[in-house]
Amino acid sequence: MKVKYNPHIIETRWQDFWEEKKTFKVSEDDDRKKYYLLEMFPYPSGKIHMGHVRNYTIGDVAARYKKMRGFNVLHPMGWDSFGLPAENAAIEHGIHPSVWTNQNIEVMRSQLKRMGFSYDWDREISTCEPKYYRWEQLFFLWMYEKGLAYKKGGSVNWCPKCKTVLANEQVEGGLCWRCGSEVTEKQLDQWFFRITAYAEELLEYCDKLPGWPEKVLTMQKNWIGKSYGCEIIFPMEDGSEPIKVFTTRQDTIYGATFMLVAAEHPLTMKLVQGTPREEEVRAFVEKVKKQDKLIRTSDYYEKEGIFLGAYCHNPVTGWKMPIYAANFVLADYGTGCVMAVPTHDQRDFEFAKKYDLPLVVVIQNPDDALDAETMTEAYVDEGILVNSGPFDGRPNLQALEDIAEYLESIGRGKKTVQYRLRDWGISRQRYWGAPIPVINCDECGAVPVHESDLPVVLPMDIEFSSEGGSPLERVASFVNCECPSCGRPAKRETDTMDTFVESSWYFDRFCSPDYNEKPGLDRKKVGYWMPVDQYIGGIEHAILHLLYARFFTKMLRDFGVLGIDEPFTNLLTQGMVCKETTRCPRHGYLYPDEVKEGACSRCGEKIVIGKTEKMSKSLKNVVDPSHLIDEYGADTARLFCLFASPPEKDLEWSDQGVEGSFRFLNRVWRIVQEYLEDIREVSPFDEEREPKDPASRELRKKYHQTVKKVTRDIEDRFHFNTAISAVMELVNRLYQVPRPERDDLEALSIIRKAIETIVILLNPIVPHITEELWRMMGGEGLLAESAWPSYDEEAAREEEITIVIQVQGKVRGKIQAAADESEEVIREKALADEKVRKHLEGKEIIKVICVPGRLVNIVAK
RNA sequence: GCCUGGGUGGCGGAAAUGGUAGACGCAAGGGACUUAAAAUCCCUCGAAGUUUGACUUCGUGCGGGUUCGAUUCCCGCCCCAGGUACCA
Repeated sequence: MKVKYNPHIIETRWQDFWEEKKTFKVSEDDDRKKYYLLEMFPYPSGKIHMGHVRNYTIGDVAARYKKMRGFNVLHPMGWDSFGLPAENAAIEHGIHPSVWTNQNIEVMRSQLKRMGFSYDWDREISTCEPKYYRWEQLFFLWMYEKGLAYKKGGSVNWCPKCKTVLANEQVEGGLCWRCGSEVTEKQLDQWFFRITAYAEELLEYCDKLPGWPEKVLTMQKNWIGKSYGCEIIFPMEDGSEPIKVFTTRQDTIYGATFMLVAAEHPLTMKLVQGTPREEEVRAFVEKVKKQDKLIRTSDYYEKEGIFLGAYCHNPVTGWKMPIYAANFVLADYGTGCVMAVPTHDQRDFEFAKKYDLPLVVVIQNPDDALDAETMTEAYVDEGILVNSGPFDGRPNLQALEDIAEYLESIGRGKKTVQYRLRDWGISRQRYWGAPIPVINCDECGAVPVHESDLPVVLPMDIEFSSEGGSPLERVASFVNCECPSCGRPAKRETDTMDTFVESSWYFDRFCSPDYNEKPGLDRKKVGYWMPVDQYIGGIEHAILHLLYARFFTKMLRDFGVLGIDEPFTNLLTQGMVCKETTRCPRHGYLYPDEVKEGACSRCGEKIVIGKTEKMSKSLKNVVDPSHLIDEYGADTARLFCLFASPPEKDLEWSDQGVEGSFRFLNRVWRIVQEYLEDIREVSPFDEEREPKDPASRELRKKYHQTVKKVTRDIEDRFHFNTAISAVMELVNRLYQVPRPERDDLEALSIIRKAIETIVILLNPIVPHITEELWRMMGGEGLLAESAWPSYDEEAAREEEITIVIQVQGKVRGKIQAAADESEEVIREKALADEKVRKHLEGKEIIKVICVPGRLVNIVAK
């Protein structure tokens, strides 16, 4: 009697079994090699989405595979549970962020369990718990002590109506997403982490991470943006404090004809203070502050500026240079001041033309001489220096170094290194985050909380008012406190930390999740497990999260908490799961199940199909994996995610194809049922001799080839899609093999071996069905705890291969040859081929190229 | 704008290192089984041409180049995606 494949019964049974037996619980074991596999933990936004399913399935296959290879595998899961959406839910639906978050965690945990992931659930952490964030408050205190955490003015997006800071995401076309008011730039005192202190090391180690994708390292290097240049000093006309600029183009110094200052730079207002221009300039600065930073620096944006009524001098030519405030100069890069060389910088050129400022060519185009009077755009290519005093006639790039030295020699500059990387602003004027452990005292300023007073617990009794602002500010019991330094009444800091802080060290915490002694990380356990051997997560985190996590690791190392330089040895950045967006003209973005036959289910209005973008809650273009599991089971969901595309590529969602994965599992199920009676008492082929029957020999070769291919695909590059196709081929082969007689024990033992191979190879991918089949076949123990199969190179080898024969690079024939056939024989056979001779008729053979084991190419005239 | 990737049949994708383009799967069409349907099994499936041959030509976003040979390497362009420092 054959049993039907019923995924739901099977999956529940095995999930309960693993949970009860604690199959995936791990502890330190010095006798085994450890393997720490980590997927980026999720933000508990509500439900699991396909991006999670994909990410965690990839990780689970790798974790189960490594376990089968004998590693002691740490595979934990937790929640990145502070963040903005919880606060939005509070404002929109009146639900407390902690309630909302914990409800979501409940739902998502049960969803993950339904997927059959091999987590050690005893290590679960949630970053919004005081027992987690208390340690990062401790790290903050240490950072403060070392000057790695500091306070300075920074600009934020400010909605005057909501009286709140807006995330860039909440600014839509310069307007507040909630009330539509115009968003302005506001200066606020903010806390920063001095990541720039580690800029050089972060950059240097980019070349010491061979397990990371090249593209991620390139992005990080560019983000850090080290450039060698020159700081040049421009004396002021009136003898006041000179202006310093940073430039990488000191070769153009002789062409600098005016000076530009960022509008929001303090110098701007300082220069015009008390002059008739003050009001006019202030208006300009206010206007610039309202402009979006992104747009401001784009090439097409109208360059605007205002004369500040002051002059400085070019240190090499002595020219009097007018000083302008400009909208396209950034205050926080370099010194916030730029020497303008209109002839060789397009932005400066446009600015000079607009305000009628002088142009002097200093790099001459060797092919087409430039004339400052007639040029229509800046010349930004290489050339020969002119009008450049002692440097005339030299190629500009070669003179860079000498000009820097010359400036140094006359005391007007020095060679410097500049990084694009800025310090990490961690202040958030929001409620749902870890409190910054600082007390603000009128007398003593910002005073750190005593270590013994940690954690500073986020109060739960809060109210979100319609007037906006941070609810923390209104909790008197939280805000009012004593200054730890002088004891006078003081106010607690109400800024909370950026949620990237939590995700910068959670991987350390997983090693000792319940350790409650200072510093929250058990040195011995962390020493055993760290670094993470394989980290897996979305490519969208390529810069920020990964850079911050690297920074924290180095810093905690310097605090003596960790013994490693880098947190992640190998990194796999999976592509995103994308889907087209659907939008109702009246109700905005719609979830797929709010669309009924191309119309909005609420109002019946025809929907607009938008661009394909990464699945995200804000765009509502998400597919609920629960439906998938309900209909086909977790194994099908897992198989589909892996089979649809290789992990690093984006996956465009389509409902088609899931059916095929389910069909394949049924095929596997049925072939086992088919042979179950015949092979139950037969042991798998012992591999000690060649089988006699040719069909058995072929099948044996095929399963050795399959083990080889699957092992390589998983081990080398996590290409599960091709690994799965290889197993599919073996399954197809098995269906084609004529059924052996019931007493043909050798043939049956080969069949058994082939079936076992399929079941074992598929186990990390579809663990439930394979575990069930294994037990039905009378296999010993748990597959999850079994060894990965090995293959015999000799048995996998093809003895006959196809050689392609080309004439002029075009395929004209194919021949069969023994794998070790000599080149001469193959060449002979190739030239003897009838079709090849036809194509060579009347031609003279010039050259014959032989690629062993592949092809012969005959070049003729 | 800037930085980083990507673009292959109707669709998802496959082809370490330059060497048979399209493995495997989906969809589609045809057939078998069935009273019928589902399920299952088998066959066809890049395009065009025609002397209907186991043939020829074209074909990996577009335009050039290197090479006996290019999806793969180089140059230029177009389009798509991610990041762009307060979404995570």
